[in-house]
Amino acid sequence: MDARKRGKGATTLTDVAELAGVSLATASKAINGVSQVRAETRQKVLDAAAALSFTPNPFAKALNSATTGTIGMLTQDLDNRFVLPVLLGAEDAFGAGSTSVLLADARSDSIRENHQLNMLLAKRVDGLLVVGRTTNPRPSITAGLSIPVVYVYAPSEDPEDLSFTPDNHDAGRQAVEHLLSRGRRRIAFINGDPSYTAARDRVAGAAERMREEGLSLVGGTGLFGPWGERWGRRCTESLVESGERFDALLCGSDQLARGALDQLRESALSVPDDVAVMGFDNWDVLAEEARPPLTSVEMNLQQLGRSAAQQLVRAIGGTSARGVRLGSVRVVPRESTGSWTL
Amino acid sequence: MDARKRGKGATTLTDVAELAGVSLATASKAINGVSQVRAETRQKVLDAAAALSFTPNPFAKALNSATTGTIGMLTQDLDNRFVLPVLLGAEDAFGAGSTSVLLADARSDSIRENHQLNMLLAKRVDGLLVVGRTTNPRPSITAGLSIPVVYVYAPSEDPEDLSFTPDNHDAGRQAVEHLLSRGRRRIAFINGDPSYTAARDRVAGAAERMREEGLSLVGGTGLFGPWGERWGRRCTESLVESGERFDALLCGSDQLARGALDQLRESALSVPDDVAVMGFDNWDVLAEEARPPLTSVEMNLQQLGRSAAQQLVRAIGGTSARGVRLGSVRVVPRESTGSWTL
DNA sequence: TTGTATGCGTTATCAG
DNA sequence: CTGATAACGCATACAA
Repeated sequence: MDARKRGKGATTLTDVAELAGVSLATASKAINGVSQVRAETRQKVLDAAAALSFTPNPFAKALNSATTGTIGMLTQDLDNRFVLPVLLGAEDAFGAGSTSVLLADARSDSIRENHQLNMLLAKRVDGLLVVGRTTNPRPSITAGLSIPVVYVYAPSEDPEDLSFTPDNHDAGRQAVEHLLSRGRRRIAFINGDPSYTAARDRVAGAAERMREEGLSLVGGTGLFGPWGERWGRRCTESLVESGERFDALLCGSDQLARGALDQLRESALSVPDDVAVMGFDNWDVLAEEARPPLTSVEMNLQQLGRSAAQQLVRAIGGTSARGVRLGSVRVVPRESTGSWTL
Repeated sequence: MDARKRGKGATTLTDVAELAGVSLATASKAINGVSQVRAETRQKVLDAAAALSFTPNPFAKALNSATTGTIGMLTQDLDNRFVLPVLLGAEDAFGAGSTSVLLADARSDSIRENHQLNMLLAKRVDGLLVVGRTTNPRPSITAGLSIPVVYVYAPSEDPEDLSFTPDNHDAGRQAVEHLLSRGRRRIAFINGDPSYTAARDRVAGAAERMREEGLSLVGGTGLFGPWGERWGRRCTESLVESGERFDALLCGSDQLARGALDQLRESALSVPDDVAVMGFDNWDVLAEEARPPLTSVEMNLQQLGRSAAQQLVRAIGGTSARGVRLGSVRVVPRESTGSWTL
């Protein structure tokens, strides 16, 4: 690849035109495929461009084209395992086209977020992808901006904005559906921090599905606690000691589920024979190495990021949209909910 | 923030000059603090700029300044928990200045990497940060490039390049040092995949430190296996069954350590009373929720990313450097290696 | 100290 | 179909 050598004198369109023996204007048209150019001359230009490994200067281009071929990704907290897949999906979607991604992280600081926003704006990005840290709705930044903004993971509080967030409610429903299909009917829901909408939505969906079967969650819908294995263990222990019968533990996250699995083993309860266990997020490192491997709900965050990015591209193109789009999710069955087909 | 409104007619330097009642050139000089401008007029210009919330168009600027204020971050595999902290540190270092980060991911595909590289080059980035997926040396891409390149995490194979990678050898040494300080002398090293230099370096450092005390690793230096809890359990089980005495298990990763902890509990061995356990990477989610909380070696990846970014900025400024810089690491003590001060 | 004029690399608008 | 030429927004030698 000689194209790499762009030292002092990067080859310009003028060079190409000269080598091709045409005018600058013609060279431009030939390369951009716009306007009518004789096939023969176009080929001459293209050959010359290839020979010189010409790459158009994006700055010169951006100077009078209103669009810059760059979008900004404003993350609230990069140090978060949920934003990574989103980022990946977005990068993927953009990478396919010609737009590239300018990254800026706010470190969970709203002052800093504003700073980063202004920097992105100063760089003249064509659009903005705002990636939240949780699925809790977040303040809109769209007001006064002249470029399109799409919110991912954390939806905007303003319904006029366009947001993409995973369907936690349906995740709860599907999880219960899965457990029911395995013949479980006495299901408890060990949940995380109730200040997270994800926690509330998941249990709401689960409870709804149970109700449709004339059932209700063992222990109720209020088993909230800190996300993390510790609470998974403690809560499981309480359930066992309470003497209440249950044949499945649905846990608000894979971490909680790992704690539950641990505690069940200590209580000499067999998984999945005595109790089925499942989690949410399908965090491979935890789920696949669990004993037994853990059934979990895949939130499809990468797909979410990709969709958001594609929609942003469309919005930049002029097709705007609004509202909250719910990303689909699916159960990934593993051994922890095996057997018992009823 | 009115600065956000850059619609069709973003305010230009000409507007500022006009409002300030000076010429375009003077306005430029006043704002860039270059050349001699009367303090009074400068203030007039600055005021005008503020009033119009003027933001210089980076494209116009880049057109004739040889530098673009943008660096490219080329990651081999974004979907990797080790690159995230590196990315964070780099973003941090750049965010402090005025340069911003263009992200491109290669999806572990060398063809795609080349593609992304060319895209970054086409965008005229001032420098390149190449972030690897492992600490294994990787092919250099510096040849023929006219911009500085810094390698992070995975060092370049070419010693003429500048690379930043964590000091895994010292990590091994420090781990043993820590265990020795807790009075342990019969230490086994359960390791990960030997195709990773990280695995080999860590055990080499550990063995070296043991040798200095006239000791050697229980079970030798060859207890390699797949990274992951499963191997941690299996290997621990073998060690227990072998009847060999040991009072500490040093594990090549936190995942391995988690497996070891699990297995020890099943074998009715107490941690840390009977056996101390520690890991590497200090992955909070695993280490803090372990039973008991796991001592681990923090690899300081964020700092590594920050250093690399700073060095890249310097290189862009003209101060080049070469060689492999080893990032410092440190032990984070938790309960799993408590008590036993000897 | 300030202003004028020119160039950076492209695209777009006209004439030829 | 092709070629001058004027923008785009800013920096900068050079002139005043």
